[in-house]
Amino acid sequence: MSTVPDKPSLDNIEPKWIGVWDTEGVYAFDRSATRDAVFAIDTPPPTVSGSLHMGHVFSYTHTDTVARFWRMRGKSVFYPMGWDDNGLPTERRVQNYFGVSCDSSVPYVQGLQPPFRGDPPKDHKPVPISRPNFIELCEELTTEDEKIFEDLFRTLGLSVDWSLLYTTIDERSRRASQRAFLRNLSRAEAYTQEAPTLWDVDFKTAVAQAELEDRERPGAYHTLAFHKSDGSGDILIDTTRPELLAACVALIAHPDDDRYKPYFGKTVRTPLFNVEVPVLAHPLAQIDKGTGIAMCCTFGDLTDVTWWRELQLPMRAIIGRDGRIVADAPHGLTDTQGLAHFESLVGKSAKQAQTAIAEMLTASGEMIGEPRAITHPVKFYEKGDRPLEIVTSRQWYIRNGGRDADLRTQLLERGAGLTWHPDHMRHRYSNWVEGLNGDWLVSRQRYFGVPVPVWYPLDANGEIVYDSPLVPNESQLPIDPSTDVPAGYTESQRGQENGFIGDPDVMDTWATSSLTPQIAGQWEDNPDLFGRVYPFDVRPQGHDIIRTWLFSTMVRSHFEHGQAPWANAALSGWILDPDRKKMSKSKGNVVTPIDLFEKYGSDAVRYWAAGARPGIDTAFSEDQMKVGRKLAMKLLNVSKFVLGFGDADETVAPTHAIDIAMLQKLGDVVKEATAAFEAFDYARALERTESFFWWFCDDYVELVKTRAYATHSEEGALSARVALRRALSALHRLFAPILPFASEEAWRWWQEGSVHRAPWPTFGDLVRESGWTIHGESFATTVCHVLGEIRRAKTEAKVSQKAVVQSVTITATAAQIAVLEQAWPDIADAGSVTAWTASADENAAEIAVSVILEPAAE
RNA sequence: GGGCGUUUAGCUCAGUUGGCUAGAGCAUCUCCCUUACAAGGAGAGGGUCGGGGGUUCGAGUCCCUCAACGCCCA
Repeated sequence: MSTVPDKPSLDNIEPKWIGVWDTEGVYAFDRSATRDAVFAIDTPPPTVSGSLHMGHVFSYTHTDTVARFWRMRGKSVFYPMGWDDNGLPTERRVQNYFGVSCDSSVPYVQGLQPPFRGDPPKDHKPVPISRPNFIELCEELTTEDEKIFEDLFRTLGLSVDWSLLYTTIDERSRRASQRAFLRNLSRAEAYTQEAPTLWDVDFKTAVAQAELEDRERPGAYHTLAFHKSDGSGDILIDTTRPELLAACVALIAHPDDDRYKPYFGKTVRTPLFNVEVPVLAHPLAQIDKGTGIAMCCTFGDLTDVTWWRELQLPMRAIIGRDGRIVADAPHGLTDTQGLAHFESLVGKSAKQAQTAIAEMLTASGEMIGEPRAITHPVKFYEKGDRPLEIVTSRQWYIRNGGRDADLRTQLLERGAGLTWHPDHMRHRYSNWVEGLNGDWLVSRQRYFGVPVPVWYPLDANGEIVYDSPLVPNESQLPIDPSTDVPAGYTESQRGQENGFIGDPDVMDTWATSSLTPQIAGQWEDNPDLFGRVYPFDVRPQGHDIIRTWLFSTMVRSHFEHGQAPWANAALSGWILDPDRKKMSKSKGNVVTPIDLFEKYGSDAVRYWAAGARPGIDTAFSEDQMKVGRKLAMKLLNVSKFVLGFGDADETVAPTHAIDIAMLQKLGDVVKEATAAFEAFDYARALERTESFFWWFCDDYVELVKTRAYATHSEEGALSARVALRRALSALHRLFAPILPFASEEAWRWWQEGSVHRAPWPTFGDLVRESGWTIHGESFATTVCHVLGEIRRAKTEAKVSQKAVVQSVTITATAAQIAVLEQAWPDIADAGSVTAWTASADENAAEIAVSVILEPAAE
C-alpha cells in the first residue's frame, strides 16, 4: 500500500523528517557493534566563535554522504560532532562581544555583569576582569553559539549522532588532553625549555611553526658602517632592522666569500653603541644578499637564532614581550655615549625605534646613503597584525620530528600509510614534515584553554625548580594548577619558599584538538567504546590544516598508540565565489547558508556541495542549487507517478525487453555508484545516479507509461510496473545520501522505516532473474535513438510532441531491427506512431530514421 | 627557489586501463500549456581539448618542453 499526496512538495520537509529521525534514533550509533562492523568518522570540530559559512556546509555534506552510504551498507556509523570552543578565537570574540579583557591580577567578582552583550561602541575601552570571570563569559557565549551551529547542521541534514557531542573545553576533553600530555611527559616526548621563541607582541603569546605565515611587507635596507677594531676602516652591512643594532652579537659572512675571509676571527665595533663583536663565517650567510655580510642580533629572525646557537654567541636581547625596547641595556654595552643612545630608545616600539636609530646613525655619519625601500617576506602569526618578534622564554614542546631524524622518518611513514583522497594531498603532508625545523611548541600564554597540568616546586629562595615538575595522578584529571594543589602540599604553600607554584600557561588549541579521536571515542573513560571505534576509518578535513590538525593528530596517535589514528584522510576543497575568489567576510561576498536552505531547500544545497569532486575547489553556485531543487522535485513527482500505477506483485519477473534493459542499466549504475562511494567519491556516485535518473524519467518512463496503464495487456502492464517499482526503490536509496529529505519523503509513501536504514541497493536487487540475454545499454541506446529522431521531427516541424506520426521508415542492421521490433509497441505509444517499416542494411553507419507526420487537421 | 595541482563549449565541470562523430548542466535560441512534473517538457546552435614537439594504426588521455593561473613550503 502506498499513500501519495496529491501535490508532492518540498516545503518544510526538513523539520518534519529531522523530528522523525530524532524520534526513531535513525542515526544512533550501535555501541554493541564490533570494530569491523563500525564506520568511524573523526569529524572536524568547527570553531564556534565564527559564523557558519558555506565552507562548513560544503565539506560537512561531503562527509555526511559517505556516512549515509556506509550506514546503508549495514555499518554502525560513529559520526560524532564536536565544537572547538577552546582558545584564542573564543577569547577574541568574548572581548569584542562583552567589551572586556582578561587580567589575571584582577580579583574574581561573583555574578559579574559585563558592560555589554553584543556590539560595544567603537570607542569603548575594554574593562579588565578576572580570569575566572573571563572564562565564565567564554562559556556563556560558546553555549549560545553552539546552539546556532547545531540547528544549522541539523537543518543541513547531517546524520550525526548528537548524543556523542563534545566540546574541546569540556571536562572530558580537558581530561584527555591533560592525560595525553602527562603521558608524553613521562615518556620524554614532551619537555620544557627556555629558548628563543616566536612571539606575538599583541596577543603576548608564543606561537608555533605551524601557525606562521609569511606576508610580503615593505621594508628598507639601511647600510651601516661597522668599524674594524684595528682601526683600518669600516665593514658595511645591509640590514632591514637597524633598530636591533644594540642587540648585535656578530657579523657573519659565508665561509667561501673571499671578500670577508681576511676578517674571520677578527672583531669590529658597532656603530652608535661601540660594542666589540666578532666577524664569523657561517654557510647560511647569503653572498648575493646586500653586501654579503650580515649582522646577527638576538634576535631579528630565525637565522639569527641558528647562528646564535651554532656559533655559541652571547645574548643581548633588547625587545621585550610587549614588543618594546627593554629598559636594561644589554650585556657588553658600556660605552657612555652608547648607553645614552640606548637610553633614548627605551620603551619605543620596534617601528619607533627604527626611526629614531636611523636619525642617530645619520647624525653620526655611520649610515651610508638613504634607506632603500624593498618588499620582503616577514613572519606573522596567522591571526596576528604585527610582525612576530623573537623573545626568549620558557615553553613546553612536544617532539614532532623537527629535531629528530628517526622520529621524522616514522611520521613520514605513517603519513605514507594513509589512503589520501585525493591522493596528491599526501605531498602536503610529507612536504611539511620534511620542512620542520623544531619541535612543536604547545604552551600558550593565554587564558581560555586547557591548563598545562603541572606544578613546580619552589626552592628555599622561592626560585622555580623547572627540572622536576610536580604532576597529578591521572585519576585527578582534569586539574587547574592555579587552584588545585599538588600532592604533599597545601594551598598555603602556593608561591611560598619551599612551596610550589602552578604552571601559568594553557596548551595550544591544537594540542587538544589533535586528540579528537581519543576525545570522541572516550579513550580511557570508556575503553569498550574506544575499542570499537579506534583507529577511525576516516579523517575528513580541509587541506589547509594538514600541517596543523592532521599532522598533530598523527603525532599524538603515533606516541600514544603506535599507529595512525585513521585509515583514510579525505580532504575538501575551498569554496570560491562565482568570480573564483576565495569567499571571505572582508570581501563582502559571503552568503548565509540559512537563507539558501530556505530558498532552495537543504537537499538542493547538498546537491551543489556533493557535485564537487573530492579536494577540488568549487565555485559557489546558486544555479546548481536550482538544479538540485529541480532534481529533488522530480524525484517526488516521478515517485508519485510510478506509485500511481498501483501495487504490483514483486515476485513477478519483468518480461518486456526494454524493462529488462532499464533494470540492467540501473544495475550497472548501482555497481558504479557503490565503487565510487567506497572510494569516497560521492560526486561520481551522484553523477552516475543523476544521469541515469534523467534518462529514466525522460525516456524510459515515457516509453512504458501507456503500457503500464494496462492499455494493451495485463501481462505487459505488470512487467512495466514491476520494473518501475524495482527501479524506484533503488533510486530512492541511491539518492538517499545526497538528497536525504526528498528520498525519505518519497520512500515513506510506500515503504516501512527510514530509507536511511534501508540496505544499499545491489545489482542483484535490480537483476533478480538469471538468463537475461539482452544487452541493456545497447538495447536502450537503439530504442532511444529512434524515439529521439521522432521527437526531433516534431520539434523541427514545430508541432506538439503529441502530434500523430503517419509512418516511420527505418534503415538499420538486422540486429538493430530485431531490437526495435521488441520495443516497437512502446515506441509507437510514446511517439504516437501509426505505422512503421524497416529495411535491413548491414553497412548502415547509423540508424536512419525517416518520419512522416500526419497532415495537420486544419 | 622547491613541491603539488589546474588549463576541455560563453560559464561551471565530467571524460576511469589510449579506441566510434569529445560529453553534461547552466546560459542562449526555437518549439510545445502533453493526463507525474510550466519552479515543466521536446529540440538546436556552440569546442584548434593552453602552445609546441614526440610515442602510436590511433592521443583530451602517455612522454618531453614551454606558458598562464592557483595552492603549499622555504
